[in-house]
Amino acid sequence: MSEGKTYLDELNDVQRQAVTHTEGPVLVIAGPGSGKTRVLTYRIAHLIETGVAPWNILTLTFTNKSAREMKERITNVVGESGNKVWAGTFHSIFARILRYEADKIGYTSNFTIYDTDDSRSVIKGIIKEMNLDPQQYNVNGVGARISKCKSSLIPPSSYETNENMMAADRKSNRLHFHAIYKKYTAKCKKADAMDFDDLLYQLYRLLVSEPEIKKKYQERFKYLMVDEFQDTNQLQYGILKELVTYDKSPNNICVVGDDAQSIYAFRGATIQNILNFEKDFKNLTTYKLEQNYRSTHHIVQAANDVITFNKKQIKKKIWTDKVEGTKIRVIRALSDTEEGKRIADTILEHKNRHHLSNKEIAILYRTNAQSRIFEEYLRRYNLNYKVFGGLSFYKRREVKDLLSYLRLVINPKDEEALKRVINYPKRGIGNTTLQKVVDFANAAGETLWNAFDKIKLPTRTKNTIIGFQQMITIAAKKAQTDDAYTIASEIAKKSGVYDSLKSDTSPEGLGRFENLNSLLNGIKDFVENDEVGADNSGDKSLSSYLQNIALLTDFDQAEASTDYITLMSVHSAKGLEFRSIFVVGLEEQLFPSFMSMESQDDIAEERRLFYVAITRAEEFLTLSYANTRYKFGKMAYNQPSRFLEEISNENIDSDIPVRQNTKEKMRSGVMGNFKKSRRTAGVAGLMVDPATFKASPVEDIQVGMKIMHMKFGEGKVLSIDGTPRNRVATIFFKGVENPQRKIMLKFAKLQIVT
DNA sequence: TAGGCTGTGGTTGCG
DNA sequence: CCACAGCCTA
Repeated sequence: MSEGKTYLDELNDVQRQAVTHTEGPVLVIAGPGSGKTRVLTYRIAHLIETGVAPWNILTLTFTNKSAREMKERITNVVGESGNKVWAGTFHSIFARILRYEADKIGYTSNFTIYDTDDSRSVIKGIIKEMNLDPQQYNVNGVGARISKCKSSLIPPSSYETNENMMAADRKSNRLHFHAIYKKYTAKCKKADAMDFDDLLYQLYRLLVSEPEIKKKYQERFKYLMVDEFQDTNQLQYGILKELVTYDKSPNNICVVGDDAQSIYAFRGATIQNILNFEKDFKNLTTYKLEQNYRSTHHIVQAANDVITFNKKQIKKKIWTDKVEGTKIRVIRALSDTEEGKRIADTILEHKNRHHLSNKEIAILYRTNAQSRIFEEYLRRYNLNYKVFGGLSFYKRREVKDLLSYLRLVINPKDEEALKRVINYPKRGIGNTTLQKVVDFANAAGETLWNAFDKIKLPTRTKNTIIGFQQMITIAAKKAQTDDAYTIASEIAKKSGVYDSLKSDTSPEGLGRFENLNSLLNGIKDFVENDEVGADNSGDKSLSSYLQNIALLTDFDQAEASTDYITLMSVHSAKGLEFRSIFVVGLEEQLFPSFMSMESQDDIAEERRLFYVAITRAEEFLTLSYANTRYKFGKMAYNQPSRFLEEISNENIDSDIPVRQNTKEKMRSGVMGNFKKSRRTAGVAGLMVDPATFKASPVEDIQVGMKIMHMKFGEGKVLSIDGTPRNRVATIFFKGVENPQRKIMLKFAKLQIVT
């Protein structure tokens, strides 16, 4: 690709400017379908063409998929040298650096990466060990909070000086959180393990505390590029700044993102980063990619209609010069099953009339649980489909079991792996024994592995353990010379994992055995394939294999040839496009989700999610909702989603009346009234027999109590705020529309149950 | 120690 | 309704 810079001709004016503006800080605001990936890859190609060494370029993405795509497209443009570019996910690139520098922060280069399950299991152990109430300190809540601490740059050492965090702990009465956080950090370190947040946080720490090392990477990464910048959290931005801000730095950083497609605030992403970027880099140039090459006119217009309802956003106007296209179709169904049927019918009709292949069609929903009904009808109609999401291959029990053996071989300090396999397959080391060893290890400050050597146990148990440990140690020795597959297949046989799964002839058992085999085949493939791994090393050892897969999520094998309809959540559809899109379940409480009803910010995020959903469509967009739907076994009645009304009529072709020009209505307040009447439509009758109901004194009501309400039935008090005279309780009522309700205690009649 | 049974709780999800 | 965790009993 040396003669004739033809790639520049493939770009529009703004795109070309963004590509050729290589020096200094650049912000690219990229609307949906505006050629964002093209700009990023061509920018890299351009840098290389103008003489920048590929290894001086760092490109960070969020998903393995986009990293892969990016690398592929770079090599397509610039050839082999493209492989030398540092392109990968935040986690994988940082893990690579951390393995290299591990000794500087007290880790070994073979450190284990704990996935979310491992990390939750550590927390569970700590809560148990500290004798804390598992209700109050629920594992997921604590885990989320630890993650929040790390991504907001609050280490255990400075936690106590953080008034916000401390105040929140006092309010929720979780005073031991700090101690849990400290213990958690120590345990991970002792196990030579990092959780996903650590891969970012530890690098940040390293850069801040070791100026020499920081300098090394500042000099290496002369050009930085970040994809999906709106999804970065404070910690990720912190690292970027460390890498790019220094004395006489040229600040060659280019970030690409779209505030309107920010749908991950719930896991710490913050738009603030875009705003800060403008502040932190004074000589910033901003480019806006506003031309949409993906969708026809009505679809682009509908997207614009909807997003204007979000007040806070960066000003831009997405446009297309494509044809008018088909109007958006809205389907109303009476029930969730009818919705399934009508969507399947419409798909058939679409296929016939527009000659669509399955691959060009996707059904998108807010929650994964919605997939079932569509699956049923698609199967009935003999339409090939594939459900994405749900539990990924590497999270399956049988897969994690064997992987835990392998992890243990590489890192015997890995406590989570050890706990998982010490009694699998059953070898008589049950919970009682394990608890004994855990207590011993904690008291002696030993790792679990070493505690097994030192603790006194009945001879039979002891012998079992010695046998187990020998199996691991022998494999560990062999792992230094033999390849990953040799070790893995040997361990699978010797441990008994293989036989125990093979002998299980139940339907699930067969599936498990199959999964074990595909895992082993995957390892074989890793060894025999001459493709280099994520670390670019070509190393075929077990340790290298584990490093390669630790950060993988799905098992996307080469089945691109089969023609199937895609079923997935809106979240996972981000970045994809299809000729025909069905967005289903457009009901209040579902999309927008009931969890986001309390705050405007949450609703705004749901709206962005809807924006992402409809902008996936190239030619055909169909929206649907059902009047009734089964939820947790109970029938729920929901109003059509407010988002439907936010699309102006001229873009909709509907068999039902849709309110027109809601934007005007919202301004005039009509919308507000409408919303109010909808919200109060709750349960009409009483849930409780008045004869047996006895209200308790309101001052006795406390957080965590189970109570009865005349109308809403049984509920749980989540929190109490307000002034002492006007206490307001937030109560979660099961099986009630709008389950989370705020109740003024001085008026409420509540009976305490427990 | 291991399997069965009851009770609880339940978005979205990258690494 | 369904999945899973924790308790209880053989």
